[in-house]
Amino acid sequence: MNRPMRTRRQATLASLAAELGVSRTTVSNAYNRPDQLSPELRKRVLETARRLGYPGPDPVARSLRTRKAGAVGLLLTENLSYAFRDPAAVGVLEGLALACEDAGVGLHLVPASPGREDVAAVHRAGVDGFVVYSVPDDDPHLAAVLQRPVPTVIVDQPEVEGVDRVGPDDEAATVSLANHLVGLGHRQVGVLCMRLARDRNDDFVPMSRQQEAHYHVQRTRLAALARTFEAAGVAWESVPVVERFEHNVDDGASAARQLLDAYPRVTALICTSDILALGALAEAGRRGLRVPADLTITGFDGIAEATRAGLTTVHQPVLEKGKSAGRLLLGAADRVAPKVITLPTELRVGTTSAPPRTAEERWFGP
Amino acid sequence: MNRPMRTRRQATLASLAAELGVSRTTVSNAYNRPDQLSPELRKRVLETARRLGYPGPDPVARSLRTRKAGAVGLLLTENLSYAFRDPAAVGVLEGLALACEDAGVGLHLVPASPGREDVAAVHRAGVDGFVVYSVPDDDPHLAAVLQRPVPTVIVDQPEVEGVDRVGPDDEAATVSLANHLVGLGHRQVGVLCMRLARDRNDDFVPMSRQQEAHYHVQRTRLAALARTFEAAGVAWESVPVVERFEHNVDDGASAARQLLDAYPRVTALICTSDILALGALAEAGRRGLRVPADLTITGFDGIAEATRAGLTTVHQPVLEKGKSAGRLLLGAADRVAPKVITLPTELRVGTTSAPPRTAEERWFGP
DNA sequence: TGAACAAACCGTAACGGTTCAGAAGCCGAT
DNA sequence: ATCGGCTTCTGAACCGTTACGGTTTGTTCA
Repeated sequence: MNRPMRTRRQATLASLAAELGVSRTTVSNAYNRPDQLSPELRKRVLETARRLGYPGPDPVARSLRTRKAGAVGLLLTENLSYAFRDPAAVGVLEGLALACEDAGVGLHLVPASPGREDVAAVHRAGVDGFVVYSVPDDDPHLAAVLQRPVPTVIVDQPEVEGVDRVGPDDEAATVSLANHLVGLGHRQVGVLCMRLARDRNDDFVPMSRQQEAHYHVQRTRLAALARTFEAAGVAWESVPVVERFEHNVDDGASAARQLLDAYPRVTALICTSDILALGALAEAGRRGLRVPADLTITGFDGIAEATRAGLTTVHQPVLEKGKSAGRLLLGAADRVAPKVITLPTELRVGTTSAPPRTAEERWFGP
Repeated sequence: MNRPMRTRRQATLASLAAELGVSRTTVSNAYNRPDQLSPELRKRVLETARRLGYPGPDPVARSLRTRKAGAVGLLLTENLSYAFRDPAAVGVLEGLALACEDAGVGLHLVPASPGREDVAAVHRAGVDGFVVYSVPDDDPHLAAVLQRPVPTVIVDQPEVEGVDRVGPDDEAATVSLANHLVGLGHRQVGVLCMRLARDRNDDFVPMSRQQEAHYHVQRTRLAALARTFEAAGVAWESVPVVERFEHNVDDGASAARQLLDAYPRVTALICTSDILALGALAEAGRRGLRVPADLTITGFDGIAEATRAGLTTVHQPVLEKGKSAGRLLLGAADRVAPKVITLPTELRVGTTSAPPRTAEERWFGP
């Protein structure tokens, strides 16, 4: 838009004061401390402001003086389509936005430019604090945030010395899911997971890459699965794990296809997110595999669509996750010890998990 | 989080300069114009900065001086759950975020505090421009935004004198949808719509409220429907319109229930959004009504779930809508004439619309 | 030898506010 | 008459930076 500029130079508090023949202090008070001047004068100030097209005190100048920006920054992964297309991520965003709204502060989405390591946006953001969500632990943007002298809360990330943290107990949640499968009798399983590092690898994942994964959540879930299945006598090196860089239903389906093509005998597909699981479900249907009779499929997150699909999954309160992060950050004023909030999770057994068919059933039907 | 503050008083550019025995300009240049000083000195500056814990130039002070905030504001409806739960709205958000990322500027979500008319957040936002999306045309926050001397783009809103605008041609799109229904032979129709004003009304909508609706999109769609059906000989006052304040599938279902209970003879349910239509679809199923044999249902927006459900709807490019708004805003520098971008829409006939059954069929079966 | 010019660095003046310690004026109480 | 206490308004300092137009220093070349 381009409404006409009233004057060559925008009116300022000083010019208003001059016009009125009062001090700048008084004009400032007219806006910020109505009790500090007579009602008549205040009215006169506001009227003159309107006449001169003065839009009120400049927010940036005010921020500089008061040392408050009235906004919190959110550092999101460079992968915006993930952040906006995954209901779990959107839930976190919504929760955070709600917390901010409650506190009357803005939410400043910081662009994490993909590819080029341009961290300037982090430095340029005028915010009172940061929330960091779902970025790899070696992301330079994260480092830049930690550099800034403002409070920070990290969500779904590994602990950083002295920094507040919010997240579910991925470890325990994954173990309970794995135990559910072990209890059902599954020993030949396959895993579909999200991106593990900043470089793309739409393929099977060797052990080394699993262990060195830079996305904390994925690494934790894989490790917990490995530990639990090892304890049940399954050699984890022999378990196929397929990774996908993009996070959507179609990629979930293609990952399932890739895995099932190579390992047709797996009895369960463990997916590290519901979105991937929904894709796997679609692929199973395409292959004529009945779920859960022929194939067990599990997800992670507990999004609404998964519930509708009856997916066995681990539910985590995503909205609450965002809210907690926001409240933690906004209440961080002069707290001393860093705080960690662990969110409850819940194993939700749906209609997509069941005991594996025996070998005989496989060949001769139930 | 609360990392230890290195010094009582944070280091500034000035203190750094003093420590180094150079001018502030030089330190500033070390960060902003490396070519303006010798590499050795620059290295020394940066090293000393690290040693003193100087985090680089303060973003707010810089913004004040350069008159650039490096962020655009987004004024969203107070109804955050709408903004984050409706895929169409999330699509706009994503598109806008993408445009911002391309330009390397942040996206500042401005809280539009519900209820209390606290417009302060708009004044407090340090941004270079605003995008306004899906707020009622009498919202005080919108007025506050227009007050601010920065470029503004409004999305899905009525035109405002001299302000850039992005939106689909709701009028034409709705007419094409209505003509589709008229062509099929529907004359007894009902309408489900989203909130029409800031006050809550989960009920039938009298003509006056339809015409005075403060949500531009809803008003336009209703008006276009009215005009088209009137032209086909349908008296619009006799057409039941049910409004819902909240926007989700369940409310869509309850609205359908309310309407069908009162007007069991309608042959088509026209919904002003896909979300409502999905709810109507669910309610139809619950009643044992076959769609489209017994009841035609149409949506609006063309979200993915609607496509999957085979819904007859009008598709609009939501991602593009957000992107366009962003690009328009970011390219608004010294443009003179305000610009209006009208996005293409497309009637997508799915499997939820068909000719109405005749009266006989109604009573005696097909 | 000195004029011309580039590179490196600097001083000052904003940028547009808020804040705090008073000053001025007025009033009623002592 | 003095004093204290209120209300109302002011002056000056400060927030941390960058823009602008210099000055200084060193090199090159006629």
